[in-house]
Amino acid sequence: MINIKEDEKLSILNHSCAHLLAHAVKRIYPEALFWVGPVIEDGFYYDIDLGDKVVTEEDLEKIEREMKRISKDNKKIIKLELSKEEALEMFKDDPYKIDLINNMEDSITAYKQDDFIDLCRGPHVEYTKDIKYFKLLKVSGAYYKGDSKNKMLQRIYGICFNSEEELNDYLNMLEEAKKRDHRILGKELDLFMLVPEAGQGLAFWLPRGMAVRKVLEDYQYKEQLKAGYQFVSTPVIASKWLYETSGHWEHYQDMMFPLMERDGEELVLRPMSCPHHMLIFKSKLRSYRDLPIRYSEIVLQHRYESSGGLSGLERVRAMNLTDAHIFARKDQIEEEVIAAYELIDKAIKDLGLEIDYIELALRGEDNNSDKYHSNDEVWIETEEILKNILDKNNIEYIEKKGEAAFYGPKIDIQVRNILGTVITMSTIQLDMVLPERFDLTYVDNDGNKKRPVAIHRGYISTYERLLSILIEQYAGAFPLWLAPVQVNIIPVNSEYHSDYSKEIKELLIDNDIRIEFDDRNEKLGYKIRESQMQKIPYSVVIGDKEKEEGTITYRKYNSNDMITVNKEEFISLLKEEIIKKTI
RNA sequence: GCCGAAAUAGCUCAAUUGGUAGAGCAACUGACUUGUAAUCAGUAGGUUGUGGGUUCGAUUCCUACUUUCGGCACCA
Repeated sequence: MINIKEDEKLSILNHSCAHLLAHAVKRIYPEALFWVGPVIEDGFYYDIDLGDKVVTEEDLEKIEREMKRISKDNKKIIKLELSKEEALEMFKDDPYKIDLINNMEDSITAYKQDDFIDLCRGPHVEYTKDIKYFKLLKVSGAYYKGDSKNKMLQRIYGICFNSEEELNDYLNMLEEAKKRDHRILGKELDLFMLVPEAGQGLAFWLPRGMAVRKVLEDYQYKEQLKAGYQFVSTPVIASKWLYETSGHWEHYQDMMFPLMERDGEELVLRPMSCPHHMLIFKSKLRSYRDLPIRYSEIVLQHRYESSGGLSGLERVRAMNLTDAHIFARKDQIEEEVIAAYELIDKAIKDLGLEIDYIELALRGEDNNSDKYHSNDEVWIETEEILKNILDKNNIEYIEKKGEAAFYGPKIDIQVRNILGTVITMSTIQLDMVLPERFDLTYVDNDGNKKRPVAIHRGYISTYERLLSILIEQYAGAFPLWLAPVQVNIIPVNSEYHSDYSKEIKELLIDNDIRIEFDDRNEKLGYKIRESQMQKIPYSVVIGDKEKEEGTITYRKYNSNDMITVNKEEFISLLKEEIIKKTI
């Protein structure tokens, strides 16, 4: 995936192209007012106020033609240096520019091409003809200053390159990426479905998708067992009281499905499981010797995501995840955070994925009391602890203010999907608030009651989101250990080779291999084709030769080689590949 | 939730200025009995997302709603 922002030359080009776009829009819509037009990782955009007018996808072609015309006219792009007063005078009819200028220091620059002038820091290319190989990609609404309380402007996205070849390569890559979209492959490979009739954002796991999930569940179970976690199970609905106590009712009610009331009892569908694990901790008297206690659970939880935010398996309203809460003494925080980080890091590697970056999510500067708990001392302490842990252990991270949970700071582990969208994969959150609210205590070695801290740990995302990432990562061709069907057994003749094929089938099942047995009365070529299209790692053909010799002939996915081995060899070959999690 | 676009058979898509829907694949039936990416023939499959309206007549035009898609906002 290309990153325009990181390439100086492409940044200048794309920024200049944003001006070219604005210039063309101004010619077609003289009443247009312009907000900002920055360079982004995949090109540039410009936010435009067109009054009541709306730009549609069809209009993009028209704008693009006008841009080409201006490019061809080859206007010189001239830098103007202005004082604040001059700038305010020059843009006196443009409220957006005045807004920008008012927030600027005194030396202000603007760029002029032909009759079009735009406020800009620059730099730019010298002539409009330097901007040649571009494409407008999409239009959308975008809130002024990114605030949903404000007016919505029209945003036009585009991208520009140095050559036609680069542009075409990029557009082809977008097309290719679309084919890997988990929504398309999920349908083709029968992994999951989203039926609008069943409710928005509510995913159904089909047998093959569930097979993948079972592997992921077992993997996480085993890894956590080794790491000293204990497993619990708690209900999917809970009393309102539980979330009032935790503070979620106050801070995150909007994200919850509405209250259910019956016979005086008030219940909610749980949006998370922290309060439940708090209650389990609280159910007994705890000693300092018991800590840390790590509770893990495969949790089904429901969140009322906004309708516009739902997207395939990536954003759903009912989700399953292996969630955990670690209750620890303060002196155990570092060890537990690092252990959780290592558990996550290993899982991401085992899955063949890559961490894009790690984010340290802190409280915002506004100290927004609505969004965060109000204890400043605790904020300072918890943020300091996480920062120190990351620094001390040489883990690189990016600080993000205003991204914390209401109860504390978090370490978010970010990956990207096939289209380059950043997705939070895992999270480790330090919480000194919920233990307080639930009045959790343990008896310390001095005999006094002390407050434990809670570390919330999201392992490797929800199963829904993880499946979407894996589908896209592997374009549906899962590595053997994850593949829903690992081996497809295909008898050449469904009758003559039936007995031996069944023998192989039993052998594979006994060895925990997930198989499909294709004894349909179809041509071998037809069955091989389907087997390849279903991206099954191994297609095994059983005919006369194999029956006589006690062998099998296999063909790997996406390979033309046919290899005959004896059946025991085949089993050990599969097992090795599964254990090693070969990609 | 907001801005915009879209919705036709299980899937992918057609249907000329408005004249009551077609193809390929899949499914089913039969023939073929097959050695590595599609054997042949036939059958069935639709109140064109839902409700209203305009019209002699609506898949086509208008309208409301639902859902999906591209973004924005949101994302404990």
